[in-house]
Amino acid sequence: MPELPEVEIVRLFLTPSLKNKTIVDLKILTQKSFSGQTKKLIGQKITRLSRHGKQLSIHLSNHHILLVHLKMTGQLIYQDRHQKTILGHATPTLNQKTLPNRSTRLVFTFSDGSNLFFNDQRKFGWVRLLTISQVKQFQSTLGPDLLSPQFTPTYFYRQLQLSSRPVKSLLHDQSRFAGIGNIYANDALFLAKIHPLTPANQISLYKSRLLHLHLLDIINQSIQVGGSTARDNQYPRPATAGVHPDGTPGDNQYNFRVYQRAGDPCLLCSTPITRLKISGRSTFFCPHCQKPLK
DNA sequence: TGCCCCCTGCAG
DNA sequence: CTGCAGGGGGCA
Repeated sequence: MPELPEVEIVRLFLTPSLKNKTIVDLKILTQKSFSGQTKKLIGQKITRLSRHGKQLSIHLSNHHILLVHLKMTGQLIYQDRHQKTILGHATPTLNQKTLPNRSTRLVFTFSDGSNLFFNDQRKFGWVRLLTISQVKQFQSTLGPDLLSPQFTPTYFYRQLQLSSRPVKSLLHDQSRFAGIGNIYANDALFLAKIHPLTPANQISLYKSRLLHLHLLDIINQSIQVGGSTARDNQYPRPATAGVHPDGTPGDNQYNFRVYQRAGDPCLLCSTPITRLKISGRSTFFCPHCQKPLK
């Protein structure tokens, strides 16, 4: 599900609840969702949460890390000891729902009786207990996080210069820049007025800077409004992913410029938004505003 | 560098 | 029923 802004929202929401909590139990309801030795988890205290791209690190006092990838439908939901789930205004029916439910894969219990649920309808996501060096090795294949100082306009342009692949598929490449997914790739290309099939190395320095600017802009803007909540997560359908740990949906979906708007009028020129597949993923763009290079 | 695949569930 | 969904690993 989540791209960088959604994972960042999870980190921001969970940090106050999880910090200094001591893990006393882990129940594994779906084996493939977890790897690592459970006994290295018990009795450990959570020190902090960090994020690289779409991966969330829950740091433990024994210098191990719970590395979390939510993939398409993963969710982390925190409940206090009274099992009171603090759910958002837009999802009133969820107040009646009890956890664990059919999508619950893991349940972490803390010494104060509170719980952290890892829900994941499609089972693509995972939680892995790793040492710090294992995490470093694992993340060595990731490019710089979009919100890190290393993600400079110069670095971005240099990466684009290195490939003749369609710029859209390059944006998805986590080994170059970590955090961009389908929503933000589509919308940033629209804002920069770049056709998604444009060979990356044919993009001018000017356009590259514009794209870099819009990427950072829409990501920061999305974080400001609580990230995107997918259509299939909105009330009254059951929540899966893209919902905050307290159940509140984000609001960025109301800002989608082209993503999931096939056939709808372009916000700038009213031309119907076109949809096509690029490396297996739905791609949305305005054929008038985003002309291919000649 | 594209494809198929991992899964579940919903819309058409 | 088919196609589609915020991801990405493995494989020619």
